[in-house]
Amino acid sequence: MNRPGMVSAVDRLLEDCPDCGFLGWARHASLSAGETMRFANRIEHRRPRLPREFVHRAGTALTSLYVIHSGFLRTSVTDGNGREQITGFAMPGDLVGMEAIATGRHQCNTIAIEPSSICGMRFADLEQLSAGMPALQQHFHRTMGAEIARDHGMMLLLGAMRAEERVTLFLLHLSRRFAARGRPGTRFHLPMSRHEIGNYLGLKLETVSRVFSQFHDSGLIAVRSKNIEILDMARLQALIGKQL
Amino acid sequence: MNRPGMVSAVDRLLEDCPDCGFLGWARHASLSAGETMRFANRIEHRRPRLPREFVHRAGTALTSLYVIHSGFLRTSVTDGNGREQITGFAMPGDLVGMEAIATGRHQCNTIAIEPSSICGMRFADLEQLSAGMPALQQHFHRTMGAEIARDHGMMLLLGAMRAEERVTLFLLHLSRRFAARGRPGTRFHLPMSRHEIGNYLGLKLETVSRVFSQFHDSGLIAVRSKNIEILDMARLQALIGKQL
DNA sequence: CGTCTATTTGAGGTCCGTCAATAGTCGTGG
DNA sequence: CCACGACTATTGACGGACCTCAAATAGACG
Repeated sequence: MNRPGMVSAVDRLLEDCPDCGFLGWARHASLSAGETMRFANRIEHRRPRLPREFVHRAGTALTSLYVIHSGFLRTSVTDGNGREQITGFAMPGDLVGMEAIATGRHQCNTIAIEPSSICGMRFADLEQLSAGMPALQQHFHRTMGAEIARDHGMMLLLGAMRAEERVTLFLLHLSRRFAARGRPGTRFHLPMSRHEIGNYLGLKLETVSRVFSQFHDSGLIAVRSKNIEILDMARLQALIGKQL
Repeated sequence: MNRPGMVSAVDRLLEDCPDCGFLGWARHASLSAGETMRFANRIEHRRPRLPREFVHRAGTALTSLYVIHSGFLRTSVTDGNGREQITGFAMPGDLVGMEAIATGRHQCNTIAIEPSSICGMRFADLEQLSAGMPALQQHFHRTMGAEIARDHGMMLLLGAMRAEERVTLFLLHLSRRFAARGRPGTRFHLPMSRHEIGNYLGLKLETVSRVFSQFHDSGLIAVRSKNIEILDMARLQALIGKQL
């Protein structure tokens, strides 16, 4: 299981794309070296995407799921009248494309909002491999389950919270996600516009801007355009009461 | 594959619980008779639930996923302040419990709102079986994918639509789901209260009631308490423009 | 440095929420 | 069968949170 030849092959994979999200799956699922090799052979590493470039479009056939390697994406659904709702922002390590599994066609548009790179795997390959590797299957199921749980949290936010709380949760979630990736959680750059934040939160951009200004004036955060610093985490958390 | 003994065993299963959602999966996934038997042996059929009785509670460990056999359930998430958001209403054939897969603990409360019966399968069994039956695995993935796609549609509804449109979509979706189950799609009974509808749609019960009355007065629907009849499907659909 | 877009800020309007009273529904028991 | 109480739904008047419209300012980019 740890033959020298195999280990160096895995090492070579990691050199090829360090921090690759799919290889992170292999580690999390504790795949053996042989399993890791079989899995890793199916990864298409680091396809670049420029800002405003699509990862996939609504209506197109599902081929691959993608893990963000670097950068930032946004995913949105539209109704027939051109109205749009951003359903999520994906950052390194996040998986996108799962909404297409039910029908085989994408329901969402996913677009880069920063220069990004993504690693893909054909969904057919992922299903086939996971059938033979229980730990991988489990990890994939957990990833889908996490998306469902996250979506339910967004329904709570959109259906029951006031603007101030929505913005607070947005900042706290972003902070936590940056911190989980080893970046500072109290000082970060917002890759998305006020319009995109508002759309995501079910608010208008002016409302987002007003809440930011209000938080700025009361010393909770420092906002300078897209740069955010959280100055009083405790008071910010208190705004939403006991966390979910 | 079609030995007489096996077929009658499958038939006996169907007698035991005709229209069982899990057995519907077996049919949809085109499982062989042998696979169907192995799968069906793990089903816990028709556990009854009275109104207000729990199927699972937030915080408890995930053991089984459940398919509704008869009746109606509602699923909701709460934040730390007692605020609640209904995330869905489950009717016969629907699967509940998937939000717990990520953490192994339920994030939601699921409660019967009508006398109901549900068929369960241990999640560990489902994962194990689906690893050995590609068609079953695929069907399970599609079911999870469908939940994700549905959730994104709800985000669009909650984040971008006006009260009138939300109620319209609620009625049309319900109508479609009843029709898909062989019940009349233009004349049905609402098993949930105005309060529950409002909570689900991010509105207050008074607003739901007002929209119902408005639709009633303009001849779109007939409302008598919890009995709904859709009188002008075309005009109702026009209210939301081109469908998603 | 100029153009363009994004953001901030203000004033006023609207949709929906809040509060409150009325009416309907359902189950229970006299 | 009707009376009663508890609950649910309807309807109205009013208020507030957020949206709309508009102008000013700041930033981004060639």
